[in-house]
Amino acid sequence: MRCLLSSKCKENALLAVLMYVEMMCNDLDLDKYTYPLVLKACVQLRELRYGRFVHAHVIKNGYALDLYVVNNLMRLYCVCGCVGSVRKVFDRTPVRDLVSWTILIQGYVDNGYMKEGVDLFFEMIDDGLRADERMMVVVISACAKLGDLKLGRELHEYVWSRKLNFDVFLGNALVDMYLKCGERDVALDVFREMPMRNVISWNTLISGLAQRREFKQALSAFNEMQDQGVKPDENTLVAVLNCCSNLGALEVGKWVHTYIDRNRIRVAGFVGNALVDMYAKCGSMDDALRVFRSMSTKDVFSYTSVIVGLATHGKARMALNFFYKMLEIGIQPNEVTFVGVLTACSHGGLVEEGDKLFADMWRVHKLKPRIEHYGCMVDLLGRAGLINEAMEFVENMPIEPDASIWGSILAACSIEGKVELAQHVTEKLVDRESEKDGTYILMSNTYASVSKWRDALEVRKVMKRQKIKKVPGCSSIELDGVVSEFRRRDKAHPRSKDIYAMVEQLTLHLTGTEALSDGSESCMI
DNA sequence: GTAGGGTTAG
Repeated sequence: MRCLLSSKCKENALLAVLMYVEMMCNDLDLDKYTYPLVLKACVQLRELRYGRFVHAHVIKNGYALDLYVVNNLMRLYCVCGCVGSVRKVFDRTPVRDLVSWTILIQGYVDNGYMKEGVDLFFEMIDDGLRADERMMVVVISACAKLGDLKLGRELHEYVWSRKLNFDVFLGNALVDMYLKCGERDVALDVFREMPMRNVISWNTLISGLAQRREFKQALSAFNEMQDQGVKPDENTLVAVLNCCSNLGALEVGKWVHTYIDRNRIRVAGFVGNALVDMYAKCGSMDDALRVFRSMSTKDVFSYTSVIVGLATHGKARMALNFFYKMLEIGIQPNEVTFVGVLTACSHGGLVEEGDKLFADMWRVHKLKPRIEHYGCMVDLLGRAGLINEAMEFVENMPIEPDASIWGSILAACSIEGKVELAQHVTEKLVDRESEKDGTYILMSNTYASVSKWRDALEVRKVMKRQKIKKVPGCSSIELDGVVSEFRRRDKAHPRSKDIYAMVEQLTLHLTGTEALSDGSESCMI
């Protein structure tokens, strides 16, 4: 049985469980060495039914006080999501060791009860027990999920004061914790000081940076990882592709694709979906479709990526065809799929079809429309010039319209030049969130669209008086795998002079009007 | 008994 379990493969674990059944049939009793093995097999299979049976057997045969047996029993309930049972077994055991506490706490943490897990940790410390490295890894990762920096520092301090061994697990947990608690620089310090790093350390760093939306930094971490000769795994590639999607870094994305092909990594699941999404977001819809078609298994994510991609590329009909195809082969759409579908209708001017699909969301697919979906509908009506219908829709919404809904209305007003309605909406918006710059910009643009320049200027003055600044938009381009970000009036790039000279030439070429020398276009505000 | 995953959103 021990040999079977050492392979960590499910088939062998199943064989181990069958051996147990065979022993039972032959009236062979298990001892304190065999029970833990059977329980470990159940853990590997997440087999709760047999596990409970073994549990009853353990009690009957008087092994309920054997620590090794009990800990494995707790572990089984832990992976099966039965926190209550973990606790019960723990409470019934008079003698507990550090392992029992660790399994108990992890049981809480893994099943989403982070706070309770941390509380138990302090209860244990109060009991006079000293935590070891493994225990600290569990608690620190719980703290990362909580995003509680104060607690994180306290735990790090504990690691210091007890002079615990700073191994790769502890290092990874700390890096993750600091990244999730908003302390990027501390995380980087810990990362640099780690005596040992593995692929998980790098993945923690890269995906942690990506989650902070620091995609450029994430890509440089990836470059550094390669310089140091660490081989990326599938998780690394998915995280890197995600960065590419957000940056529009097509060249890096293509490089990853080549790497995937060269290393014979299967283009399916997360990797395939991330590739499709990357190509779609980087503007290479043909490549996105090619990857999509090559995938052996497709799920709701694959279809959603393609639908959203086509919708944003203005291929409304094609996006909808993919949607209907998806239904045909029996893949259930989710909320995000509908964001894509409704966006397609909105961009394609398909009011009637959009209306019907919106109704189908709940009627057919039992998906409750969220604020995003209502936003899409307002956008759909607004873009089609049906402002009154859009207003009516907003007034009859079962949920409170948010700023983005009113933003859609304002955007429509600005296109159609509906000044009175825009004024009415702006007043509502200003009441709610006065610091938002977009409201004022749209109002000003509405005035400008009907040539009311003086009013437009007045809005701008109000902004100045209330010290509201327009948050500058940011664009980025990628050249030779290096991503450069640009803001308006930005002169940070080493070749900014050349860049602006080129912008001027291009503008002259395209429109016959001169670009302003500071690089901003001559726009309304 | 220990760490990271992670794709979809105008």
